[in-house]
Amino acid sequence: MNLKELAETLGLSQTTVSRALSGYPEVKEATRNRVRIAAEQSNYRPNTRAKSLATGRAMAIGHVIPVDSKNEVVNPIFAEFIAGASETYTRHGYELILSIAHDEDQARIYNELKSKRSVDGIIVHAPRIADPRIKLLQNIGLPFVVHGRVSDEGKEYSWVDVNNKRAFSRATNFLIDLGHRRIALINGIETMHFASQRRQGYLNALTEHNIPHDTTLMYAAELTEVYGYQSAKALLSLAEAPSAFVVSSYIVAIGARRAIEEMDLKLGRDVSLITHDDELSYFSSAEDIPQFTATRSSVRQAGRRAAEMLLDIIKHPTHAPRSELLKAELMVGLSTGPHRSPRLT
Amino acid sequence: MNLKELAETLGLSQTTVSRALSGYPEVKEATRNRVRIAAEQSNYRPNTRAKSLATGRAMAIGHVIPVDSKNEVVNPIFAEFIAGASETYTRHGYELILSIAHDEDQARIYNELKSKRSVDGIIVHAPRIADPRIKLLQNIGLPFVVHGRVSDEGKEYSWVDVNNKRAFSRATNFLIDLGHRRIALINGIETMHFASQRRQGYLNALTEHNIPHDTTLMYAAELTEVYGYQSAKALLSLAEAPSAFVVSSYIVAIGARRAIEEMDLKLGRDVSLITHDDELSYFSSAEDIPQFTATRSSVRQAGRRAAEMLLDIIKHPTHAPRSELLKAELMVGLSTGPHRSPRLT
DNA sequence: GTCCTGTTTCAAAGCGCTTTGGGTATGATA
DNA sequence: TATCATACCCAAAGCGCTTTGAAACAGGAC
Repeated sequence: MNLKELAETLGLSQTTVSRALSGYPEVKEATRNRVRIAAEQSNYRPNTRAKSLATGRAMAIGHVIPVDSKNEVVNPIFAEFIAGASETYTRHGYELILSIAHDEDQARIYNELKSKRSVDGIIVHAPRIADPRIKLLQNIGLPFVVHGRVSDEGKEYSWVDVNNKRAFSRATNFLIDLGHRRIALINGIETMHFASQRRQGYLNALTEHNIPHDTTLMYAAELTEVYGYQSAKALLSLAEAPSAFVVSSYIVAIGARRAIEEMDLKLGRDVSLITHDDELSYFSSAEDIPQFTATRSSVRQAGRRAAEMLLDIIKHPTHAPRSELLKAELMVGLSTGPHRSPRLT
Repeated sequence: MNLKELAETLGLSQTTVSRALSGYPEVKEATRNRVRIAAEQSNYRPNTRAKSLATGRAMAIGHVIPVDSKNEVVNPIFAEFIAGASETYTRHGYELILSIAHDEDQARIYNELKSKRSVDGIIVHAPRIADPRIKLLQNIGLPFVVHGRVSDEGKEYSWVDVNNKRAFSRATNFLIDLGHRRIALINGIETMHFASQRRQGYLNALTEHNIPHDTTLMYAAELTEVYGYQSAKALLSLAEAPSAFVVSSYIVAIGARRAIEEMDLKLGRDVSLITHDDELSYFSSAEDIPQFTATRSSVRQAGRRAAEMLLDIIKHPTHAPRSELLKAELMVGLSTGPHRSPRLT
């Protein structure tokens, strides 16, 4: 069933039917109802493609998910972020077009989405410290919101981010207050902006307390369980092993816990650990006391907010760039405790 | 830049330019090259919407991801499956349209995708035992491939699945061969087809060895870490605790491991565990010996195959339904060992 | 030179919608 | 009665592409 047919059965013109359904005022309420009912009955819905062509709006948002070229790892936070964004899109009648691409293909994909007119806007995932995608998108004139930030000053763009630096300095301070002095950092790849910020926060806290920076305690890599396991294991095997860890993802923390337990240490007693927790739903901390002390911030909420922001930008293209800083709470769980004198073996 | 402009700058008609770019034979090789180069230079790409409207093909596939209504849990295997499917789509010039919906909204969304002509086909995720979506899609005439199966006999449809029943009977048999007799099942929700099949496999193995079925050893719920933790803890606290577990997901297994270790038991020695492993990339078992003995099957590969199948169905609509059964290998890891006499406390 | 065949190109229709720029009642006003 | 808003509705253009049916041209056969 299409507009033409629907109009014919109603004995009205396409114009009137179209207007009736889109809520234009110049159509009698009685006719509008008649049209509405007929549309309902015949299960009519305007063809998206035709509508887009006529209006020039694609009514779709692009998400280009990066995949690590070496290990083909897809970071699970994207699924959760997108779950949040999707809610918003559905509510506003937008579609979500997803593609998954290696870093080196991202620019090409943006270009394509633009020149094929497939989308009205883009969410930029996983920004690097000085991410060329920002300038690219500004040049080709495609509205976008960054999930995270880049550190190029003077660039004006819209973003939604959590206060990573503050979260990690807070976490580190918390451990220092518990008496820990040798604190390890198990971080993401530090060309990623979020990871570099977290490192900053960690280092700042150490500096504040005159604790020297020890690069043997700092790891950075793709955030997998095995990475958490292996780095924690290596760290705990050091002659001067750390007594506490600050960790960049829940999954990495799980790997670290595995290493800790395998070495017959007890998390929260022999070793303390604070992780960042994106509140992935299947790790839902629906427990009285969470297993990990964590800096917690809902990535699904970030998805919702970023999507709303992008739709708003599309609606009001002339406005100045917007931004929103979500804060991460420090939630105390079972994985932290006071520093104890070196264990006797 | 659009077709008309490109044609004008070249001094050719739109017809010729369009044909040149789409590789039709009735255009001289010299002109084709001229067109190609000009298109390249001006970064021309056909407007997807206009193209779809003209051809009647949306060049897009819909994925409707279910989200658990109670806990809003998004199962992480979807991200991985979609990563696989996306590869295929990109290669064939298709887009992937994603929406996330509660179970009760799924039918409506399928209907909308169809009547709005947004997609040429659909991947059905997370089928239930007698899933009404199959008939719905057949009725409205939208090509689809199911990731998994439904148990309604006589329904002809296309699917990609793993041999869940066989995998779980194999796992259970393996534990029985190790001397275990009290074997617990920590399963997904058993109205889901995959979960009911796994239960079948588990029960079959017990029956074969004349081991009575004990429903106090069987759990079924949404596959989260906390669920794994709580159910394992409850099971191990039984007067007649199980000595082995068969578990439906890697994440649940991680929760179970947490419970096991918290009770000062050693996995692989005091307690054995076999999990299903969908090979989620961030849990990549890139270790010499995997931490868990597992029935392993790549869900990303399933995504690739399902996508290929769907595109093939769209291309050849008259063919009979296709199907593909992927097998899960049993990979022996560190989490299983021979049964020991009851621990002394 | 004419006719035919095959190659290369084109004009125009059509996909299903929105939207512009009228048209035609209807009723109030002078 | 003529005039003018006002309310309601319509025909047709246009969005950017594919595709049909036909035209123009070249080359070979006669």
